[in-house]
Amino acid sequence: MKYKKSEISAAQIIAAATRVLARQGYARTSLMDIAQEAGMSKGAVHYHFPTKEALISKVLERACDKVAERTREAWGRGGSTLESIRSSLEQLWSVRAERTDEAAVVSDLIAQALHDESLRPQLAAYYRFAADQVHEHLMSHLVGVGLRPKVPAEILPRILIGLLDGLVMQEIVEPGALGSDAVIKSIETIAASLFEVDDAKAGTKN
Amino acid sequence: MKYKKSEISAAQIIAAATRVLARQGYARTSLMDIAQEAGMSKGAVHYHFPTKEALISKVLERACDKVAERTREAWGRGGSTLESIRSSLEQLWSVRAERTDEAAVVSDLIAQALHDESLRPQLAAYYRFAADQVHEHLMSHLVGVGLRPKVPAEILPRILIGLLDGLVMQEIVEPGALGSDAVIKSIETIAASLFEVDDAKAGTKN
Amino acid sequence: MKYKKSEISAAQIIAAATRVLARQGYARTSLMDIAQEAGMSKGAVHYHFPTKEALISKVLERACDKVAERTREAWGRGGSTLESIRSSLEQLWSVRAERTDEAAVVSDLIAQALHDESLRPQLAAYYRFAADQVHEHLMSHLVGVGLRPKVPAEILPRILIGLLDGLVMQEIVEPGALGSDAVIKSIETIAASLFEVDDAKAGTKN
Amino acid sequence: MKYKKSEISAAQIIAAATRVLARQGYARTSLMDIAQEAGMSKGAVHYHFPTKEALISKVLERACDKVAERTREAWGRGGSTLESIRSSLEQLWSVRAERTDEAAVVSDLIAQALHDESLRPQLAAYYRFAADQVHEHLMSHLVGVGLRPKVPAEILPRILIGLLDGLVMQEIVEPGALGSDAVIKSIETIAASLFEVDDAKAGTKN
DNA sequence: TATGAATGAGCCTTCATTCAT
DNA sequence: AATGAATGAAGGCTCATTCAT
Repeated sequence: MKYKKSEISAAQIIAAATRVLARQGYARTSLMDIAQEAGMSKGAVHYHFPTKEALISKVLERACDKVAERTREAWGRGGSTLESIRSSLEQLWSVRAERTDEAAVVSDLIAQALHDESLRPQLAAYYRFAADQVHEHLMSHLVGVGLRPKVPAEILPRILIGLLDGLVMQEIVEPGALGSDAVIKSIETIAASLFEVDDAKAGTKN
Repeated sequence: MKYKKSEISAAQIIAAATRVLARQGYARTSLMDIAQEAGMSKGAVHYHFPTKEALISKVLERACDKVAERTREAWGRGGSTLESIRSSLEQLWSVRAERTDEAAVVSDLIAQALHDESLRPQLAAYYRFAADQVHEHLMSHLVGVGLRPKVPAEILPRILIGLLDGLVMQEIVEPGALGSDAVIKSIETIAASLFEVDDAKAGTKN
Repeated sequence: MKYKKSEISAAQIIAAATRVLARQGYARTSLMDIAQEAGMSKGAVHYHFPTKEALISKVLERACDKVAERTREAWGRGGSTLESIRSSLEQLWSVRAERTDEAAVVSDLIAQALHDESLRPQLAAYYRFAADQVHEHLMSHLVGVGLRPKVPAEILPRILIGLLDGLVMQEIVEPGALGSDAVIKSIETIAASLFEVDDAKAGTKN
Repeated sequence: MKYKKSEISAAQIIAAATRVLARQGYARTSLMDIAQEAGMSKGAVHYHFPTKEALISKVLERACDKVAERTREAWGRGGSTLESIRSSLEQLWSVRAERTDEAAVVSDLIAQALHDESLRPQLAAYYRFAADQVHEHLMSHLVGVGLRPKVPAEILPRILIGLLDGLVMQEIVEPGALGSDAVIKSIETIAASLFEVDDAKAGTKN
């Protein structure tokens, strides 16, 4: 067999924990809830993960991976035309606004990370990855066509990510307060307005 | 006397709870911690607030008020010159980045709000107030000088707030990853680039 | 009232713990057992004693005190005649052989002390007290009548105590293996044979 | 092969359990600890010993054997001269004071035996053996040279053993409280003073 | 013969809540 | 208005035991 039984069970537990965490949030989730959702005994959960902390940490890692994967897909889909960039941005927002279990878990645990250092490394990696993606796909392409960012290159991706995450919080608190279409359009506008024609390069092209 | 003893005690409890919550986060804060910080017995806390939920709710309300107040100060300080707007934006970021107890509590409870409906009204009000402030001070002034927002007027403030809140999250996870100066400058740039000259109005002025 | 309610409850818990510990031994005693025996909830036990360790420690302290008290009575009863010393030794053995709850707890926790340092101070004090009593009542009187110990004066009391405690262990393992009368007689004989006439003093008397 | 694999493994488990038990004590030792020390799985331990009780019982049996063996050696070494008896007594104390793993396990389980009947037979046999040894080597020889015990012959060995075991307890609780040399000397003195010249026999010899 | 997985009871502890005073 | 005592329901975790493989 390709996967050992242990790995399968561990994966099931992580999946169950993700669902429960998304539904109830960290503070209201107990190991019993997770065990129940996974259809196992509390003992089994502890057999695979020595402590609650270890389990949650793995859950977060997996959730970050999942979100990152969807982010990669979002960017990877199209080329570098403005059209494709637009659709990528749309995807980026969708990933968050859809509130998949994984996205919900990430949002929830970000706040936990304030007081639980053990969660920070995964989240830091997640932010770095997201920023790298923006850098690679958005920045490089736009720069390629003779545009220059108006803000420091290393900060621009963080701003975009921060914007998306911050808007999600508002969406959580007041669902529907932001029309999805309007948000996407606005993000595009912002993204666009963060660049200006690079005269140096533009000149050589002309 | 002007304030009843009861009101004074209740205020003390809220203040203590704010400190503890900022320090330990919702999930790790017990009523005992709060009672201890307030120098009272657990029973006393329950005398003033029937349930933990009720107390936390009041704490959030007060915290939102405090943050809102500082927001109002931030905007109210200057006139409508570019210079004053710039300093206002800086203030808005400072309120969050300094992580005052109140700001920390708000961040922390936003995530809780996902799974605890009783917290949402306060946060919704908070967002609405923040957005209104932006609308009133930033938008109206800029429009007054012949600029037009590139994004829907009702969404622009939300975007600004979202951006700030989202960046705070990154700051939490990776303290120092974003240089404070660079962030402020970038926010200014974004704010600026969200407006364009309104030809209609501009024409009349010229 | 003379005793606060809290003190009464705490005393009840200690008494209950002593009974349970004597009956079941440290390894098989849970806080639930103790709470049940005390007619209280588990929570109440924790209200009065923060941890199991703290409770057990207090129980041992109290048990040592009780045993020490009976030891004092044993010695205090009579004068310094050989007859009274004999009866004191008998008492000393009885305290142990009767297996009162307190004596049983002490025996049981001595073994625990090997691996639980927190128990040692109380036991050390207990041994020291017992040795002091022997020293004061047995030694000083015998020396007074012109006898001299054949073994170092500071070790003699420890030997007597050790002998008694060691014999108790055998009594536990094989109840009745040692006839009580024979043991007492033997102890007397040993006690007596540990002294010899002090010629120096004896000379002055003659 | 002479030993079946099963027997070898069982012996390894017993050896491992002895080490762990000596180190951590009964109350703090789990089957997992033992399995780990033995380099096997928990399942394997249960394969060889149906219950924890059965294993511990076997461990105690083996430990008693080991201590008894050293006791035999202690006595067997020399002849019946006073010198050799002295050295034997010294050995007897050393076995206990050195706190070999086996001796530690025996001390630890004696207390357990109070509440666990299944351990008593082994300990009873241990005490009987030790007493027999004393009887055989000490008593018979001394009687042979015309000395008569002052205490009943069947109790004297138990007294000696009890004395040694009791002193060990004090050594555990307050390590170093008893000087090793002084203890040995005192034991000798006691041993010696428990005998007196047997006039009947002595008369025939003279 | 041995392992890895799983169970379920039980353990110590925490905590929101209640209530007599 | 406030306290101290007590409760009982979880909570995370340990552990002896079982069992399919």
